[in-house]
Amino acid sequence: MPMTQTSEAIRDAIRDAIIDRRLTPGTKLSEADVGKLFHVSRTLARAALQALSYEGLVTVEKNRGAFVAQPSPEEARQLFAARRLLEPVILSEAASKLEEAHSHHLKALLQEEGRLRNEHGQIARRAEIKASGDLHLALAQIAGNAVLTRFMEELVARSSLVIAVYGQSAISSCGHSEHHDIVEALEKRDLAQATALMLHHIDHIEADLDLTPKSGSNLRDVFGG
Amino acid sequence: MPMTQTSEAIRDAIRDAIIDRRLTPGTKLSEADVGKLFHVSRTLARAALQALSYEGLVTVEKNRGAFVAQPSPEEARQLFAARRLLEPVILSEAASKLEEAHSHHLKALLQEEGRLRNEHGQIARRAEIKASGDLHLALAQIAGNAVLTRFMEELVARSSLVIAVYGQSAISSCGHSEHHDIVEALEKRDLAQATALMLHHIDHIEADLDLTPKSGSNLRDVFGG
DNA sequence: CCAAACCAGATTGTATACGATTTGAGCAGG
DNA sequence: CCTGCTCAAATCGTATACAATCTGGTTTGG
Repeated sequence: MPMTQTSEAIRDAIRDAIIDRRLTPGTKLSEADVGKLFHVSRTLARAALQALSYEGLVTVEKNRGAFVAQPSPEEARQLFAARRLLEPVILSEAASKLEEAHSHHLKALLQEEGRLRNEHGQIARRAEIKASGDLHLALAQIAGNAVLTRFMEELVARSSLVIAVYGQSAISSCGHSEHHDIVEALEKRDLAQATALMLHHIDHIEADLDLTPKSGSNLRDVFGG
Repeated sequence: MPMTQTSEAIRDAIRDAIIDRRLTPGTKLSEADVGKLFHVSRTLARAALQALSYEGLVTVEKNRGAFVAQPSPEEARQLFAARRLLEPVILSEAASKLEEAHSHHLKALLQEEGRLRNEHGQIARRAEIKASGDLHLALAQIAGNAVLTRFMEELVARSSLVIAVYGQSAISSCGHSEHHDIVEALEKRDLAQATALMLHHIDHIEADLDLTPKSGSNLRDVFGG
């Protein structure tokens, strides 16, 4: 299907597939297979996989190959801890720079998210997962710091992976209304309220996770052989 | 000189050289040259350069090659803005987790920094630059979040690049006493004071920068050709 | 029958080959 | 003398080749 050629395009395509869970954690990503799929040589496939490993979405084991990452419970905890620390900061920056155009954009994202929520089927579910992350990224963009935005992109992407591994409820994009309330508080310039709601929101997402080590997991993953 | 073989080792060696300014911004890093220098093929040299570009230390221009990054004034501003937002958070986390062993480590770093300050010669200056960054990194490690630590590593490394381009005073590792005071406040569990000192410290570093666009800059860099 | 060595297939690690693009020098025309 | 073209050297982009490593099944000795 893909007519892509550059390693960046391949990286983006695989990243999207990981984020909306068409590729599940632990899946082997052989260089030859990726190359064939995108009609390029192993060289470019390898470059794309290496890029994804820098983003923490893929783990490469020497002489064994690349796999969609399976974050450990500890990694998951640290990831959400980082989000709890970073997102309030981003919210604060975003609040101080919020303008009319930003509000429109946020409202449009919320509306799209709500629309997807009422649709059925896996395609809609995947789009909803992505839309949910996009709202957090939109806030980072409003904050207007390219460095922070990149950090949030990594956090959101890896969070999707964590939810794929440890999420319990079928769809844990969780409170759409929570997103709505956060944006509402932000527009009212009520930073304290927005921050409180954001932390609550992250708590909710993490509460849906079961971070007790899975019993049926791969022995190699357990012992890191 | 280097007997390294893996692309990771090459990446680390080049990163160190960039951070302590043996490699200055704008320097061309040709794949063939890097490969020859480390006795590997272009394949591994290229992988190392690509890794560094993900860290923001190297920019690769299509069909032209890799160069030590020259952050723009705007990038520099955003970088320090991000530090002003992140470091207080890290300080707060570090304060809540500070133990005896951590204090010893911090004191040792301060002492080493002071020792280097009293030495002369370029080698000592470079070591001092690195030591200065190491203190900020040590604080991140005490905070105990691997994600935040990685973010700080990137920020500190890129900051060194910014100082190399825009720093005015010969040696802008700046207040050694400032580092000392921050650690002191931290050990007294005076988070407010430690945070204030940290922000002050970052202000001082940034105050030493001249972020007005350089006149003699490369036309290609100006217009991004 | 079981355990350990072994071999074949598959996959990654690294180097090299070759085409494509850029760049700067030299030359021809104005 | 200046402008613009041509071309060769250098460098990057990508594919391919071959060596090293891992894996799983088979054989062999007990």
